[in-house]
Amino acid sequence: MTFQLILDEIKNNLKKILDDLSISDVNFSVELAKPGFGDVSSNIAFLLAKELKKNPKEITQMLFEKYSQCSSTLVLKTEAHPSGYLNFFADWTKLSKLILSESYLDTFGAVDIGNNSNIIVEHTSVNPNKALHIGHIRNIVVGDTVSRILTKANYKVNVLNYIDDSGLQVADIIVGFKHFKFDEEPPNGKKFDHYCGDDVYVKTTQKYELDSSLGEIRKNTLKELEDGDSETAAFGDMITRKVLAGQLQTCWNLNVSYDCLNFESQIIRSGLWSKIFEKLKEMGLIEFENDGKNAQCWVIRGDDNEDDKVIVRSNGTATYIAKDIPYAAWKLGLLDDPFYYQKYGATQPNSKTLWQTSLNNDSATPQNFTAQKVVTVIDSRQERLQKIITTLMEKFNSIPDSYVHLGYESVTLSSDTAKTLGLETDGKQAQMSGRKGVYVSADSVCELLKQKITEETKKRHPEMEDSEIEKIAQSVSIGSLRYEMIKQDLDKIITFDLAKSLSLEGDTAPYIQYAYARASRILEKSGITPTTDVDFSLLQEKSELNLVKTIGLFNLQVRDAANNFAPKVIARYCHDLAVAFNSFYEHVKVLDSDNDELKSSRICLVNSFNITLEKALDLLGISAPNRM
RNA sequence: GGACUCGUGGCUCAGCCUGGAUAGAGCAAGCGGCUUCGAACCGCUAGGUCGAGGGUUCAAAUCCCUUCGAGCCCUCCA
Repeated sequence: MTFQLILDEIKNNLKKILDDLSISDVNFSVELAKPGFGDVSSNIAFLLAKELKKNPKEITQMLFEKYSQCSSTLVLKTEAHPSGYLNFFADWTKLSKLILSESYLDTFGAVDIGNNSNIIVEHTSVNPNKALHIGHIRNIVVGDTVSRILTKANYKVNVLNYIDDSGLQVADIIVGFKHFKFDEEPPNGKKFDHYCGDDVYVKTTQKYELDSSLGEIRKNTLKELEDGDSETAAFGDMITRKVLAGQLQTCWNLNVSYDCLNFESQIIRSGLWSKIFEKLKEMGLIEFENDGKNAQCWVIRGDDNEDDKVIVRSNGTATYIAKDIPYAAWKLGLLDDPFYYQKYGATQPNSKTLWQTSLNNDSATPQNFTAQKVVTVIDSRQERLQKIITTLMEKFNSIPDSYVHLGYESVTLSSDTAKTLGLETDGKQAQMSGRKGVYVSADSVCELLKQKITEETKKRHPEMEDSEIEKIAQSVSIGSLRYEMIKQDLDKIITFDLAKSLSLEGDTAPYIQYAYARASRILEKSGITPTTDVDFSLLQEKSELNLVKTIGLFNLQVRDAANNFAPKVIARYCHDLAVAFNSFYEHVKVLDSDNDELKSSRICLVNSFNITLEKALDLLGISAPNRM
């Protein structure tokens, strides 16, 4: 507990005052004050205005007088503001000590929302027939950041990546390899996922448009693919796993890791569908249509204005959404687990074990990846389908909010960037399309950013060794990209512009990382080991106290972010920390001071800032180099 | 036609859930700051009918209704 302490103290005192006045059920706020209005403010007087039939100003004055009789340890003085707000000024000597001491603990910023319960976060889930593009990155970074935040909020998080290794998009590349004889080895060392996406997939799709008779070949290939024993299925498995390996490299490079890979082909072959199909029928959640436009189909009835959704076609095959139902039920632990688990054949950079589903029990280890609560990160275009699943799961297990669809808006290309890809958009932004080959690949953006940052770093540190520059460029480029993907609200479209993405100034990760590097240099040059055994009363400058205050807000921000699955909250917090530090840096000289006591206090603060920022950035999957 | 989302300075956004004080940032523009703990920084100036209209309220960018504009979804595609 940190800044929360003073909020709690004030809230309790105000409650007591209300009790004495025999007033209850007033949901007043006690929150961080706007700059210039003290440290904490409450709207309590506004809420009492009606009941007491007085204007807020009078009430605030009355509360102000009563508050002076309350016992307070962290509040130095109170103010009845003419506007009606009741403002509080903190005793910063005491509060600084509490906040800065707490910040040195490993658990700083942790909150308990999850009560150590299991939760699943599923993200990425990109069709394994192409390389990841910048739109997928948003999904991955949102998912990874949310899982880090939930871990900090005391959930046991398992991260899943759903591998959709059956279906038309996979059939298409098989047609490319088998029918159009694309070489199985990519030319001149091209990454396999890029080769499949850029060449095989795009060009095969183009040929469909020229020759409609290819539709038959496509359909047959799909059929063979879904028959687990066929040669086509084995070939498809081999190809999709090679693509997946390439995709995982991209993800790992972004500091993202997983706990388990779930293969759609295995879910299909596991027989989970027929089990859930029977249950759906029993529970009356799906109905058979005898006539009408969906005659001979099984459907889910639509709510209100929504149309019915076909689950099983009149020819007896299941539709796309039907594959999601058993998977969702499996995640929630509503079905017996048909899978065995094997270790994936490559280690993740953070050395966490990565499991994968398997249907044969050779060298298998039992695992449990189910949870009472499931968060699925999918873009909001799938909202309707996800809503059907959500509703269905609610009826299944009667636990509200156990299946959460975390939606986000798509990433589009700016008209300039689209133009560089050969697409004229008439000044409008453009949707990406893997099929048409209109996209910016994740790897190329990372590479571009890394080059730019390498240049910038060399400019600033001509003497620096290449290996260190490489490390810095890696950290800053990944930080930049990740930050851009989460700093704004999930329901805002991100228009990606190649040129603008290279900006390293302002509200960007490099700005934040730079503050960390500055602080690191102060600590390094001071020659003092930071300690919290210092005189906190010496920290009196506005910029010092503002920095302490911002540090003290960490756990409040984590709570907000975890409750709302809102990664941007932490992004903004990191930015706020950096702004507060830069202001401190300009106003206060740490090392110049003749006063050793003061120097120690400031070193304590600088170190507190650094460890807090490091922890907050870690929630974003961003590292901070000591020099840059 | 129906569902959902967005609309805040030239541009990109925060604030909206949970109504209250002076609507905050960044980019771009103009000016200023490195013999000083690192200028990937800081300060100043200019720029805003919070899409429009109505309602609720002592109080609306925030809640409700209507409307306009943009996006997206509404296949026995995946």
